[in-house]
Amino acid sequence: MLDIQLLRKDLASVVTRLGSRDFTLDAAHFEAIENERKDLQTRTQDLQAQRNTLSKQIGMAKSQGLDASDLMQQVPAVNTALVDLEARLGTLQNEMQTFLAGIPNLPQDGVPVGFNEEGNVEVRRWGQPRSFDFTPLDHIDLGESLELLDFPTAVKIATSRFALMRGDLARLHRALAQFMLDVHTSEHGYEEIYVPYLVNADSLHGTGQLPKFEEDLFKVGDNLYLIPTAEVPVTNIVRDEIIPIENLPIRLVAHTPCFRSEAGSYGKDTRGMIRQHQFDKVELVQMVHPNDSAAALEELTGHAETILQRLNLPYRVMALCTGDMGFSAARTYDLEVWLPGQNTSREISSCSNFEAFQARRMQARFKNEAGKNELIHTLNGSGLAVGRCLVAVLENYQNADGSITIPEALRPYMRGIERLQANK
RNA sequence: GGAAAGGUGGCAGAGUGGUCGAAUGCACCGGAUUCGAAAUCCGGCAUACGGUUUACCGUAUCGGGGGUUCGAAUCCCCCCCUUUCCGCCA
Repeated sequence: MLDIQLLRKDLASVVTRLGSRDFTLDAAHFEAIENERKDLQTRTQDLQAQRNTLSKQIGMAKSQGLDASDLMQQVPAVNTALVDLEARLGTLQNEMQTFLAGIPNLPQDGVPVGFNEEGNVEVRRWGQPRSFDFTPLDHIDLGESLELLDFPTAVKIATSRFALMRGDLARLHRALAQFMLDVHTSEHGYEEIYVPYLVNADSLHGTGQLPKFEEDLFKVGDNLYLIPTAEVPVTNIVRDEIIPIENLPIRLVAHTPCFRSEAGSYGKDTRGMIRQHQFDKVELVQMVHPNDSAAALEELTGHAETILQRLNLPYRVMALCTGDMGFSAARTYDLEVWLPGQNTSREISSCSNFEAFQARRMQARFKNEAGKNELIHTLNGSGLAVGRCLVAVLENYQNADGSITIPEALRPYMRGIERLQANK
């Protein structure tokens, strides 16, 4: 959520900056409800003050044994006027909240301007795509011929966009998550954390998935949703909290499944493990002092890159352009890993600085140097998406005979085996 | 799922219709004392919003929502959550 003060003071510039991400802010509508709100609020508060004064006088009179009936006669008229004003003010304030909650974050200066992924800018590139002396297969052909990856059975059990892994492939999947957690906790200073996989609407509102993106979520029961990312439960740890300044920065890492309805992505990536209703992800989350968030994003992105480097998977870092960034982000880097079986790069991590956008929704604050409460800045990034990482390992480490070499870094998690072979 | 008790400021904990945004203690921040510190003493210390604009005024907030009343932390109704006991259970 943006600071409403900013809209009041500098509406024109907010409109311009949001325009760069292809969002049209209805400035006239804002000004209309803002003006009416101001008028209603001052009138309401004046009447409330009147009523409070009268009631106080009645109390004083009665405690002195005096007759208060004159005063008491004056109150109903005030109350009648108030009932109407308070109702209108309430409606208007809700309207304002809804309006504000639907506005995306302002892109930082320096974010490339563009309306779609065409506008993204490659920042750097790491690793050399391997050259094959045979035609590399994609992960589906590899996994299925090894009989370690089974989509039809997953469809039977659940529905499409689910996967079933067996044997050493399932183990490799687990190994990846373990490896990631170990690196982030022991080398990057993150605290490992285990969180609920169901969250309430308040939490989803705090990180920005609600109210706008309900259709992307799986809803369970009245007020619970399956998490679309660990970002939601982990970031909401600080909702409604005032954090002692010496506790910043907070760095948390969690390995969770993620559930996405993928509504509106019919026909997209229907084959394979790239786009699933359920996938595992190791998520990095940071809560930092506002002065430190820009540096923290670079650092956090580097933490995610470390995993790809240790696995020797070639990737590139993309600075997302204004129009391609998520709703809550002020700046985002995507990591795209090279997938030889598909002859393309695919997103495997998205690292974002949300500045105070989520913190304002969550009322997550710290006591600053002056002793005043100030909103923290939040960041997060995948470190990494486990399922897509598995895809990358399969495709990059495949051999001519269809077996998969286990990356060195994962062997300690794989009982030392060096290859994935056909399931026997 | 059944029964009971309870949800008040950073924490603990008073407050059962009026001058209560809320006693007291702890924590925290200033100051005094001290060579310095501890102890002691004095003062300050919730949040959000609005108006005015450095220090001011107003409004709202005592789990959430609704109601009664001139007036609600306090009374009534609904919901949520917590704790304890019972049942069930990984």
